[in-house]
Amino acid sequence: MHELEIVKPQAVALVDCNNFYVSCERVFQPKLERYPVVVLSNNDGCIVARSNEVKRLGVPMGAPYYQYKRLIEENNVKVFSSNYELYGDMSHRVMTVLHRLVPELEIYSIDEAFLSLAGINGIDKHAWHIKNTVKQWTGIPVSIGIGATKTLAKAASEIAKKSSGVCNVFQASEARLTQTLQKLPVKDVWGVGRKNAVKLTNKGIQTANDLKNKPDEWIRENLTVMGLRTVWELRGISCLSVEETYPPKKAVASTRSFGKAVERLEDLEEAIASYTIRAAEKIRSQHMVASAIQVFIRTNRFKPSSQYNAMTLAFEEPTNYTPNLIQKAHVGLNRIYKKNLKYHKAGIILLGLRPDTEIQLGLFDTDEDRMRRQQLMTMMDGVNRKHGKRILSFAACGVQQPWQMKRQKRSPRYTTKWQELVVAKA
DNA sequence: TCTGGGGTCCTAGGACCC
DNA sequence: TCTGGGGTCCTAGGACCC
Repeated sequence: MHELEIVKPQAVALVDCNNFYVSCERVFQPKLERYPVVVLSNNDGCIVARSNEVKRLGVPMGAPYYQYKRLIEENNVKVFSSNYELYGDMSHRVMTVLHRLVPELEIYSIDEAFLSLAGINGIDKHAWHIKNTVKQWTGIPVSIGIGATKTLAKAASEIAKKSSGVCNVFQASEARLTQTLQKLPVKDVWGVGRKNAVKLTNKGIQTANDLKNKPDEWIRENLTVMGLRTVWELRGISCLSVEETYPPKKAVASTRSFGKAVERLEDLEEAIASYTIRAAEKIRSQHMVASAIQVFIRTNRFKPSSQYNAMTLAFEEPTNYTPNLIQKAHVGLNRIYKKNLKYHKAGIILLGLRPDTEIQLGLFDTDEDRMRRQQLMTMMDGVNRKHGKRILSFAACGVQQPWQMKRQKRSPRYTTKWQELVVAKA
């Protein structure tokens, strides 16, 4: 006999930190509340966070900084390079507070978390409590959207950002839900990106509500199964649950744009070595080994003559031993490098990650060799963790590092560096 | 002159096999 | 001149997210 499982809809909340990087800067420099503020991406390239005043000036998300520099100066906007140590630490504080207030939480990104509100009575009241508590304990303002699915919670949070800060469409009347989704441009629906937004608006689909009402076959044909999932979620059929456990990463990348163009192979080798060191530290901290490494170099991607070269090389034995990784990365680099090109960016990606417990002994390895390498890495990671980044490193990554990225306007690392702590004045 | 970084998933197409 | 069909696996490219 077959029993039909009736799944009662459960409320999902999305908590989204407002203008997160800007808010982090403001926590530590309250006088910034009186100014418009932007935070730049790595290499001071793009604008990746904007205060509300800057949004009102018409500066779009992800805009190249140089294109808006004048407008920014004219309006006395305070500008910061990104300070990921600070943002990472603040993010951790926010998530810790959330964890204390709800049983089930999925950290979705540095500034967002999905919460399961299953079994919670008085949802609106609780949402306000969450919002107020996070603000009080961390200084970070958040918006909260609540719906029957993640996609609806996301949609509600878009509305929340523009209104009081909390928007709940869970168990809302059909009329109210329609009204809310009509307010949301289709490009702001979670899962609809730039390309598909253009495609949809060209076909007369302007809002989330228009999208929701399209027949399945049409969606499947035009947006594939991904689009279909989004549409079902808009209709209140949950396809994505709040996940408290995180699947292990399949790849770890380390890539950077250069502060200025690089031509020499030796400089690229240094940069590649240095990125490889970072990625290797990362996979060791997650107890993983890599089966392959991809190296790439590229010239200015905004020029018509732009060149991109990449190569993937597999390891005979999966490894997380930095010298092995660097050696392989350099083999790849030497094969793809061309003279007389101005490179703007390079990077490596460690692929085919597996738990380090799975590695088998290589043909020419002895247990003792492997043990020694492992001890060396553990020792280096330990020293670097304790005494600050890369006190111990490898000669391969160079000393001068002429390729280093620009980061000219970084705020102090208030929370993670003893030397840069906030000093309280009596 | 100056345009980020780090991920995931899906799809199409080729290689290969029986 | 005629020259199958279907499965799997892998990879590259594209779309999406933050």
